[in-house]
Amino acid sequence: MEIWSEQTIKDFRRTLLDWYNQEGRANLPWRVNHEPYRVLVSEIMLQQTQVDTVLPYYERFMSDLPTVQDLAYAPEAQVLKLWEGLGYYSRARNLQKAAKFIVEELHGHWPESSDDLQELPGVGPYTSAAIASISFDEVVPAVDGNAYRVFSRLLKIDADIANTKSRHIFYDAILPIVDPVHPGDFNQAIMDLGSSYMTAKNPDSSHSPVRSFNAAFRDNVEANFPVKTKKQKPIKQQYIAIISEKNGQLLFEQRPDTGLLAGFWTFPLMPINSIDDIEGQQLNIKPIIHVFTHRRWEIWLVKQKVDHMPNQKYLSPNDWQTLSLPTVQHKLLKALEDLK
DNA sequence: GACACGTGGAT
DNA sequence: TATCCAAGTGT
Repeated sequence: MEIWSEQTIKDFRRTLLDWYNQEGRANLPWRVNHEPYRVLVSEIMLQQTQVDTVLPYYERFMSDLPTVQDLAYAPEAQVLKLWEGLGYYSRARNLQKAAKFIVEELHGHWPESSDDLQELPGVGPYTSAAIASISFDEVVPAVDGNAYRVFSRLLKIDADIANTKSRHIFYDAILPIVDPVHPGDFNQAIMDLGSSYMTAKNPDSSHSPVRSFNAAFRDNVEANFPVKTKKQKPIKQQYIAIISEKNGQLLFEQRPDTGLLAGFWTFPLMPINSIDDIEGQQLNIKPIIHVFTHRRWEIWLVKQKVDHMPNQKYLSPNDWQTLSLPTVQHKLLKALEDLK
């Protein structure tokens, strides 16, 4: 691992911030101003989600719920509708819990330190540091996937970034480098760098503004950084989706309030061991495939009369369009529609 | 400290 | 097609 001198650190900060001020994505809506509410909403949406995906969601969310008070007092259904399709839905629920906490418990007074911000539900070590540095100028590194990748290459840090224990290694390495005057810009510049020149695949380090600080590039070992152990591939699961129609309505089932797609409405889903179990009763020729991070669902539509359970109800199109439905359910509805 | 937790894009 | 990736957190 490389150790930088004080002079190198100063040169790096200047190079990075000069580039950021000239080439950074200053037009991103959460960079228009640094109100903590705007930054909080953006940071939660951006967790494990790309900027281009977030943009339209962010605009709608801020337009409908422009203040932390609006979010705190909104019906949860409205918040989930605004989040529909964005995934990781506990983020939306925790975001509203955080807003309620700030409005009701803290009387609208924001926590300003990264330690205090981390008390908010859904706000962990990365997000708290991001908000603290961007909105409150705290000199603290926001260690996200970009920071891992960028600094693993710049400093040749070989700690496995898939391992939780590595976080403090990166934190300690980056802390003395964070710009003491513009910590928020510094952190955002690292993220812009990580999503432009210093990408995970096919980095363009030879044109990077910080190429002269890149030890891995200098030593021609950039492909070895960051070190990251592989994840498991998704487990295959087969289901039938029960299609039960009554008076133009379809039967839906509410999922349990914990676990995958908690509390969301889908067609009743019954696990099957193989397609042989339903021998030709299915409506679709090929299964509907939906892949989660850790699950691969293969779903067959089957028309079936059922006694409906307490967690089930018949919904008209008008009913289900006002609900926030998970993407897999939208796929099932479309597949059913396409059969007609 | 693993694993659960969504979705869409890139290669 | 398969695999990995993208501004992580909660349990």
